[in-house]
Amino acid sequence: MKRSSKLVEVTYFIMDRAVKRSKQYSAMKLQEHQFPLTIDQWIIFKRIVEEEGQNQIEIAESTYKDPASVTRILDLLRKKGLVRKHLDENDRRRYTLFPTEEGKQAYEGMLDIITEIRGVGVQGIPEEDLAQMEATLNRIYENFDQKMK
Amino acid sequence: MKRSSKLVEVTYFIMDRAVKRSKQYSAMKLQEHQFPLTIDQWIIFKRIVEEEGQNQIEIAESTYKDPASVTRILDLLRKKGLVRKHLDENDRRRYTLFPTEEGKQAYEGMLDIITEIRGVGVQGIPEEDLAQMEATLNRIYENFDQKMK
DNA sequence: TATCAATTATTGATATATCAATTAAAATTC
DNA sequence: GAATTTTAATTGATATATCAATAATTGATA
Repeated sequence: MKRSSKLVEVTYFIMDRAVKRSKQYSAMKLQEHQFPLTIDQWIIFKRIVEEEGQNQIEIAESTYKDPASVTRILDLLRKKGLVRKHLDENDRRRYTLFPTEEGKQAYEGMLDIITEIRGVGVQGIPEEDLAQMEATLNRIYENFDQKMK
Repeated sequence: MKRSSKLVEVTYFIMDRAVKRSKQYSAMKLQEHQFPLTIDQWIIFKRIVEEEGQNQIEIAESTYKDPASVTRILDLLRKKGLVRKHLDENDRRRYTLFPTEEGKQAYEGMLDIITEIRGVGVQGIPEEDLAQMEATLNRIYENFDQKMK
């Protein structure tokens, strides 16, 4: 069955709207908790804590962010004293990233807040509905992704 | 069943990733077609063509965009000669928005391109899967939305 | 090995999102 | 009816996304 153009637009509208509201709610709650990072800074920081020693390209790919954005977010995370860059002596084009001691200590507390926020969105939704939704979103992702290579 | 924090994070990651890829693919194709608008400019332009005479607050609400972003996007659409602002004489704080003749003429051709692009993402996905995905996304949206009022 | 090509990271420019402050006008209230 | 509050739009500041250009380094090749 073919969808009309109007209905196809609606699908993307619904996707975008849900993502936007989750980001807006996160931003609101992070501010309430006086959380020291934006949600995008958190995403990068979390990757660095979870897997130390990645370079910036690897971080960009695994977070689906642009390398230029990663550079700028890392500047902010460094200013906040949470991560440090280490020049890779085997390939001097690269920097590998590590959390600072301060960053490691702050991480768990931050994770608790994020987990609380994220729980709000999926509250009351059956596990199988989420799984099906995720599968369909991944099919859409794959449809686009294949045409981009 | 309670989801672990890691899995809950994954849900948002999957949502965000699909939305991002659809925007990236759109941007790529729009450039190929030498389309004169970004996807966000298109969203505003489409609303104005579909329903003439709305003010900026109404446009912001119906597109889930910030009023400040709407102001700036309208500036760009006006520079491109596609829309015009009309001061509302009954309430001089407001401007109502209309497509220009040029805008109206350009619209259908643009719509064809957008429809083609958008079709790529949902290709091969059964109607009922899309419907279920949309329903779950809307539940997530509602969960957040209710807590923001 | 000298040159050319590819890779990593940075920077600048533009677009968008968000928040705060401001202006102008309208609505409310005292 | 004057003063205050609210509303609509704008503007400035900061963060992020994207693209293009650049610098530094490494890899490939002739």
